[in-house]
Amino acid sequence: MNRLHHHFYRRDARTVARELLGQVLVTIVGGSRTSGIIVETEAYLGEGDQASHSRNGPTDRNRAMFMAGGHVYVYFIYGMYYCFNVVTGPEGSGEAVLVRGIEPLEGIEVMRQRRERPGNSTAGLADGPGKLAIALGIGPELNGADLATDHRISIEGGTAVPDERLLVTPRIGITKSVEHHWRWICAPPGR
DNA sequence: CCTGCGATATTCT
DNA sequence: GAATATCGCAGGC
Repeated sequence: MNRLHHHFYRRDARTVARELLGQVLVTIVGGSRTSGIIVETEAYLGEGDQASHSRNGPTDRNRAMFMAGGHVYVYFIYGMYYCFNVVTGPEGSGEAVLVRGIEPLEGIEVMRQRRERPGNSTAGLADGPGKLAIALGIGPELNGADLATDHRISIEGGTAVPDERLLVTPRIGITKSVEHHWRWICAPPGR
């Protein structure tokens, strides 16, 4: 498969969030390759988006969010979880896409072990931002990585998802700038 | 199916 | 002190 490159990421976060659905997020961590199809994303902009970590400019925590599109922004939340973001737009814009869900593809047994979720089903393995970070072995060491060149993480071109299979909703877990509907999710299978 | 709550650490006010 | 881009479990329907 073809790794996505800078021209894909250096656009508006809302465009990238929409087009990331159906692409394949791959990590090679601890000798294990794991991957999944991206099925849920949210866009966060820079100045003016009061729900965005970048709203007050660069800090030690959000520094990677101001890198050029195509880098990785990983943040720690609720004292327990890491969340994976794809930085978008030009350098300094402070935009990113939070990847909130994947459909497991490769390395499912490894994901199960990392998640401490025995069983045969992939249901619930990586259907949330904290869950997919654990399942894919994503931690703070990947903050600032370049998705175009890093050997540990990449996004590969998958199958585009047509508009009729998408839902667009408000973003989850925020209390500010709730009027923006910047969450994209693949509709449940069937029907 | 749904709702509520505790865990736990960093950042913000 | 309060809030936070979350999750898993308990309990009620």
